[in-house]
Amino acid sequence: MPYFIDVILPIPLPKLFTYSVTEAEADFLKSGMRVSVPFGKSKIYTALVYSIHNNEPLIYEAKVIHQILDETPVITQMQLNHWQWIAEYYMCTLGDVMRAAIPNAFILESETVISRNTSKIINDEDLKDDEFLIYDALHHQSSLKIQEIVSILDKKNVLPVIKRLIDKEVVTVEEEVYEKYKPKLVRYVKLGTNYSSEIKLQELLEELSRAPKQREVVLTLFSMSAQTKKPIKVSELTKKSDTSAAIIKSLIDKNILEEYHLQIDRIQYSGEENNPIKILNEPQFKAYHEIQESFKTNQITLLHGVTSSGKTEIYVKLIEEVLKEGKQVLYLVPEIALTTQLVNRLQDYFGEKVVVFHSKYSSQERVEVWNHVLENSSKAQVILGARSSVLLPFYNLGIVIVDEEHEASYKQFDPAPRYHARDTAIVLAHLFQCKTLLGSATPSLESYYNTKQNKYGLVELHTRYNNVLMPEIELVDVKDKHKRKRMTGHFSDRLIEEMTETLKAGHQIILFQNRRGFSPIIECITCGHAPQCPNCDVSLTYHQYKDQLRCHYCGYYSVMIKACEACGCIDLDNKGFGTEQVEEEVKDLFPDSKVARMDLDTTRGKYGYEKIITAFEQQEVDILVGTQMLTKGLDFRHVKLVGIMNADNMLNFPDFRAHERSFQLMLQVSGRAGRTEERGKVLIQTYNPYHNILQQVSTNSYVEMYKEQLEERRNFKYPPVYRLIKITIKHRDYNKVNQGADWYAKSLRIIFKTDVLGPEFPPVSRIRNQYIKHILVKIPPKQSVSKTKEAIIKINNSFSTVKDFRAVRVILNVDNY
DNA sequence: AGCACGCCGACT
DNA sequence: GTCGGCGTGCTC
Repeated sequence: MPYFIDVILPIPLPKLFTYSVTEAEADFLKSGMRVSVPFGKSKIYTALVYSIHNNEPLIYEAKVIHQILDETPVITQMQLNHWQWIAEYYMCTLGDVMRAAIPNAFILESETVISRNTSKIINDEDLKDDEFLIYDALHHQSSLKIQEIVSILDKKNVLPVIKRLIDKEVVTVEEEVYEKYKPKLVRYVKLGTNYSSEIKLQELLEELSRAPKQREVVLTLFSMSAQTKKPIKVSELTKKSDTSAAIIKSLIDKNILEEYHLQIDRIQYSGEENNPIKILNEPQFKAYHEIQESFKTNQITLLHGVTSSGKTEIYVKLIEEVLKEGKQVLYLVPEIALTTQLVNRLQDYFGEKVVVFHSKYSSQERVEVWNHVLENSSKAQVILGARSSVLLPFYNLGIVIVDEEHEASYKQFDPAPRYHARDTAIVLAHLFQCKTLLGSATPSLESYYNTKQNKYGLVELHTRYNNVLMPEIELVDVKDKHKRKRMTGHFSDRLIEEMTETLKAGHQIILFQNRRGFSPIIECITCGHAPQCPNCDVSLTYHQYKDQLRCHYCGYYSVMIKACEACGCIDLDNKGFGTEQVEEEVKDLFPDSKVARMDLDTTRGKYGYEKIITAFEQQEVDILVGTQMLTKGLDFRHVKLVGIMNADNMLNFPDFRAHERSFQLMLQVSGRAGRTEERGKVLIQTYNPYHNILQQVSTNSYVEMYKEQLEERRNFKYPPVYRLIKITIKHRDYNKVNQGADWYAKSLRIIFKTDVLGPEFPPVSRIRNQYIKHILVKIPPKQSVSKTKEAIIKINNSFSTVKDFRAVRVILNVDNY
C-alpha cells in the first residue's frame, strides 16, 4: 500500500501539499513532526506533517520527501487545532500561521552547493570564459556556494552559467540543509583520570615544578573542586588562576586536564528562594473570591480594577492555585509591559518556574523557551509573554491571564496572521478547557459589552491598594490661557506652577505627549511648502537629535534642509510638537532638573527601555517626557504629577475608537500619579475642556463612557455591536488600485448592500511607493460571521482571476481593531 | 511567498 | 550582441 503525508509549508498558499513516503517512514512519522521536502524546481523547504494517509493524489504524482527532521513532534495536536481556528477566523493560510508560530530556527535553511563532476573529463576549450572561471575555482575548493560564484564572476545572475555547466556535466548541484538551532555549550575541565589518586597528583605537581604557571592552574583547579561539587568552567578557571587560554590548552594537550562540554540555557534565572505570596487585602480578597465564583459559570471573566488596585497580586494568587494542580499558566501582557519590574515580581514568587517570551529574544532563545514549554519542563510553568506567546506548544494549560486586556498591541497588523492575542488566547483556553481572566483598569468596549451580554463574567475592584486616593484631575483650558497670554511655549501657567511645586517637594513628574499625527512638521513661512517623503504620501518629521528629516512610515531620512525647496526662503516654521520639543522646553523652563525622554527613538535596542525606566525609578531623573509607552503597567512610586500636554490630538484622531482610546490612555497615564501614600495630581491641557470624554476622564466614569460610546457605536454600526472586516488594496499603480478597489467594492455590495464602506484612501494613501485603498465590510449582529467570510473569500478568488488585478495585493483584516 | 521562464529596453 | 528589468504561472 502506498503511503502519503499531507504537510503544511510556511508559505501563504491555502492548500496542504501531499508527499509520498515509505511504509517505514509512515510508521515513524507523527503529525507535528518536521520533514524537509523538495518544492518547486530545486528548493528544499521545511514542512510540517499534518496527516498521514493512503490516499494517492489523482491529478499529480506526489514527490518523495527529502528527510525526516524530528524524532518526536515539535508541534502538538492542540496547536494544530488552534492554528486551524486562527487560519479560518483571521482568513489566512495555515502556512501563515506556521511561519508566525514556529521559531525561526526550526525552519531549516537550504543552500545550493555546486561541486565538480569528477567522473567526467573536461576539455578547457569546451568552456566559455565564465564557465572556465568556475571550473577552475572548483579545483582549488571542492564546492562553491551561489554567493561565492556571484563574487567570482562579479555579476548578479549566475544561474544561467551554472545551468550550462550542469548541461555539459561539468558540475553537479546539491541542496545543503542545515539546522539553525545550536545549543549553547560551555567548556568545562576536570583533572585527567590518570591523576585521580593522591599519589599521582603529588607526582604531577612535582613534574610541573618547572612549569609554575601550569602548576598554579592545577592547584587552583584542585582547590576549586574542593570547594564546590559543581563542574568547573574553563572561563572561571582561567580567571581564578589568572592564566591564559594557551596554558590551559597545553595542559589539555598533555592529558593532564580533560575538557568536556555541557549544554546550558541561554536564559537563566539565578534568583533567591521563593518569597511568600503576599496576603491579599480585603478588597483584593473579595475580588479573588468573586473571580473564583464567576469561573464556576463563566469560561471567561473580566476583572475591572482601577489603576494601582493590585491586580497583579490577584493574578499571583490564581497562578499559585493553578501551579498546585501541576498545570501551566499563560500570562499575557502587552509587549511594552515586559519590563524587569513585572518579571522580577513574578520570579520573586515563582522563581525558576517563570519563563519570559517576547519578540526581542533571539531565535536561539526562542527555541529554548519553546522546548521548555513543550516538554512541560519545571522551568516553564508560568509563561509570561507578549502577543506571540499564545502560539507556544502548551502541554497542559490551567489558566490564561490577559493583563491590560484593552491594549491595541495585542492585535497583529502585519504580516498575516492578523490575530488578536486576547481572542486567540480565549480560544486556546477553550481547547484546554481552562479559564481565561481578562484584566484592565479601562476595559475595551468589546470586552465590557461581552460581560453585559453575559458572555463573560465581571468582577470589579474599585479601591486602590492601601486606600490611596485616585489622583485629582484638573482640566486646563489652553485656548483661554492663550488668550490671556498665560502660555510659555506649550506649557500653561497652571502646569508650570504644579511642576515647580512638585519638584520642590522632591517628587517626580511625567509629561505625556501623544505621538500620533502631531510630530513636528517643517513648513515654509512664505510659500507653505512642507518637505514630503519621496516614497510615501506624508510630510517628513523633524528630528532634532540628528538634525534630520525622517519618514515614520518607510524610514526614509535626509539632512535637515537649510532653505525651502520650493521657493528658497530660509524662514522655516515648526508645526505641531512632539516629545522632543516638549523635552527641550522643559529643559529651558527647569534648567536645574534632570529630564529624560521615552519614545520609540530613545528606546531602541534590547535594553534601551529598561535603562530609562531604571534611571527614573532610582530618581536619577526628575521629569520624564514620553509617549503611550509610559502607560503600560509601570509602577513608579515617587511620581506625584502627571501632565498631559495636549489631549485634543488624540480625541480628534480619525478612527471610530478615538474616544475610547483617549479615555483609556488618559486614565492609564493618570494612574501613574500618586501610587503610594500621597494623592497624585493630573493636569490635562486641552482646547476643549467640555468634551464629554475629558469630563468622564476627570470624574473617572468608565461606565458613563461605556454607555455613551456604545450608543454611538450602535448608531454608526461599529464594534462591538457590528463586526468589521477591513480589505486593503495595494499596488504601485494609482489607477490599478482605484480600478481594483472599485471592482472589489462593487462585488461586495451585491451581497452586503449598504454594509460596505469605501473604497477610500486612508489618511496616508501611499507608503513605500505603494498606493493603498481601504474597503470596510460591516457585519450586523444577526449575520453569520463565517458565512460572511465565505462570501468574501469567493469574491477574493474571482478578483485574483481577473488578469488586470493579478498583481494587485489584497489584505484581509478581520476585527481590525 | 519564492522562483523559473520568457519577453523587452540599455549598455559592458 | 548580452544583462537584467519585471510580468506570468506554478508549486504536491
